[in-house]
Formats: sequence, structure tokens, C-alpha cells
Amino acid sequence: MRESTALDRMICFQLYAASRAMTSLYRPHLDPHGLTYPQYLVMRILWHDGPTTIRDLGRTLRLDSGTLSPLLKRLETQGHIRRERATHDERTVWIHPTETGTHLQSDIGDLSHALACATGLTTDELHQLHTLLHRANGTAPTPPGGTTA
Amino acid sequence: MRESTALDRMICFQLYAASRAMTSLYRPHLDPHGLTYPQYLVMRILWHDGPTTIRDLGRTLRLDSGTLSPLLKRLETQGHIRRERATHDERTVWIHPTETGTHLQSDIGDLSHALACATGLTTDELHQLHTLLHRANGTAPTPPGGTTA
DNA sequence: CACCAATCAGTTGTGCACAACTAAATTGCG
DNA sequence: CGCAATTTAGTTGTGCACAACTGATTGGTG
Repeated sequence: MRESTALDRMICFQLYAASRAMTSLYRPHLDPHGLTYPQYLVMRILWHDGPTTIRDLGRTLRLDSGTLSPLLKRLETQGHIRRERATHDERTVWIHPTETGTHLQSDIGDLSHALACATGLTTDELHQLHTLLHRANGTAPTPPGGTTA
Repeated sequence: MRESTALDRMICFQLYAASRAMTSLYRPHLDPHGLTYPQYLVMRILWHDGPTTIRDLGRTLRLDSGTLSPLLKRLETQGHIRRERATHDERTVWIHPTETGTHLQSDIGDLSHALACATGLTTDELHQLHTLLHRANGTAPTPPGGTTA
């Protein structure tokens, strides 16, 4: 595997390349359902937490309204979500999964096993990687339970 | 730190978030020079290896011509690189750093220390992370030397 | 109450990524 | 040689990311 030695020592390039490689592993699983990877992340939050405000989606995903607004518009056009402006504070908008959006979860199924295998890392290494990324992201690592690709 | 438990176990989301966080750490260092992070990667290859073909840039960065062609056009407009079609095989195009492009290297200086510190990881952890990402990327880890953010 | 600062969603503009395609040059095989 | 398959760079179209901005709403303070 030929690599420029200018890059192969850069953690940042490895992150950049690994992130793109990972999303292209998701692509063949998501494409048939018309979802992109960031759209899938939004749907996962909705599946797990139920209706959520755009503000909270942005905090969780670390994305601003300039990214989320058009993305949510596309999910709405596809019929997966529904917008609803809050009555008590008309600045905030709630995002609800629709029935078809909820069905997507079982349609897509569990991708974690296929994706974890594709990395070629052992369970231990995946856990290590997870912990390091958590720390680098400035978030608390997940002490007890399992880890998911 | 508020996180949806739907995402905090996903290595893939951690990769995605860490990669974006890392490039936004580079941004304030590169913006004053008018470079984006992918443009900086191209220049690093040129600084290290000298003139390079577009094909090799694509293989090293894992980017196709759909991404590289417009990116290189912008670097050319800024005067950092020069295109030259090979004479013996007119399909391949060589990219040469110009004099101003070469000067950029010392203008920008070494960012690795500042960037490594910003992650908050120890040298050991950075090395671990580097090795794991290398393996996940399907490339050989760097056994001997140091590691760079 | 009046007003100012902060919050929130949305828009605009730029630059990646990547799929799908085009066109030209080269290679290889019968 | 002749010609089909391959390689290479470029274009087009879609969808993120993100900076900078707008406009509406809300909260806090004198």
C-alpha cells in the first residue's frame, strides 16, 4: 500500500480518510432507502428519543441550522418526518418521525455488525478506538456496555 | 455533556464528529493563508514529494477527479500550483508547486504540536489512535517514528 | 413598560465528496 | 495492424458543512 510519508503520520488525515471510508460503508445499506448518512443519524435520534427539537438535533450532531434546515426539508419531502412549531416558544421547531419514518428502522435493520466486521478490527480494538475518539471529542467515554459501529 | 445515547455508542458517529472537529481546529491556522484543509493536504504532498501527478494525488488522498479537478483549479488560480500535461502520456497531468506555493510551507509552519495539544490526548493515546485508524483504513501502521496531528 | 441582548430557524454563498458521465489517449489482444 | 477495453482528467448534479447573515421571538434589566 503506497502512501506519501507526508500524510501517513498525520492523525488528522487518518481521521479524515477513516470517516469518509466509514460513510461509504454505510452507503450501500442506506442508498436503497433513499437516505444519506447524516439523514440516517437524524432518524436514529428520532427512533431512540422520539420527537426532538431542531436545537437539540444540532447539539447532539454538532451541526448548525445551515446544515440541518435543508437536510430536514429533504427528510420532510420524503415523508419521514413532520415539522411542528412549538406553541409556548415559537422560535423552536419540533421534529416528529412519521409512520413511514418509524418503519424505516426495521426496514434498515441493525447495521452495526456488518460495519464493525468491515473495519477488520477486533472487538477490543473497536472499544479502544471508541474510547479514544470519545476523549478526543471531549465527551465522556461509555464505561459499561457494548460498542457499535 | 448532552448526548443522545442513540449516538454515543456509535464509533462511526465519533469518527464523523472527530474528523469535523479536527478540520475546524486547522481552519483558524489555514484561513489566513486562504487554504482549506483538503487544499492543505495537497500542498503537504507537494512540499514533501515535489511534482506529483493528479492520479497519485487521488490515490494518496483517496479522492477522485470529481473532487480534485475543481480543488486544483482553485489552487492554480491562487498561484500555488502549476499544471503540466505529460508529453509521453498525454492523459496524465503533473502538478508542480510554484514558488509562492513552496513559500507557504514556512509561512504556515508546523501545526502538529498545537493540534495534538488541542485533542487533550497524551502522546501515548495519540499513537494508539493513529495505529487503530491506520488498521481501520487498511494501511500499514507506522512502527518506528513519531506521530503527528 | 421599554428596550436591548440572546436565542432560534432559515437563507445565501463557497467548497468539498461522490456518483455518473464524457472525451481523449493508451494498452493489449486477436 | 486494428479495434475493443482500460486509463485518465474533466464536467454535471446532488447533498453535506460551515461562515455570515436575516428576521422573528423571547428574556432580562433599568
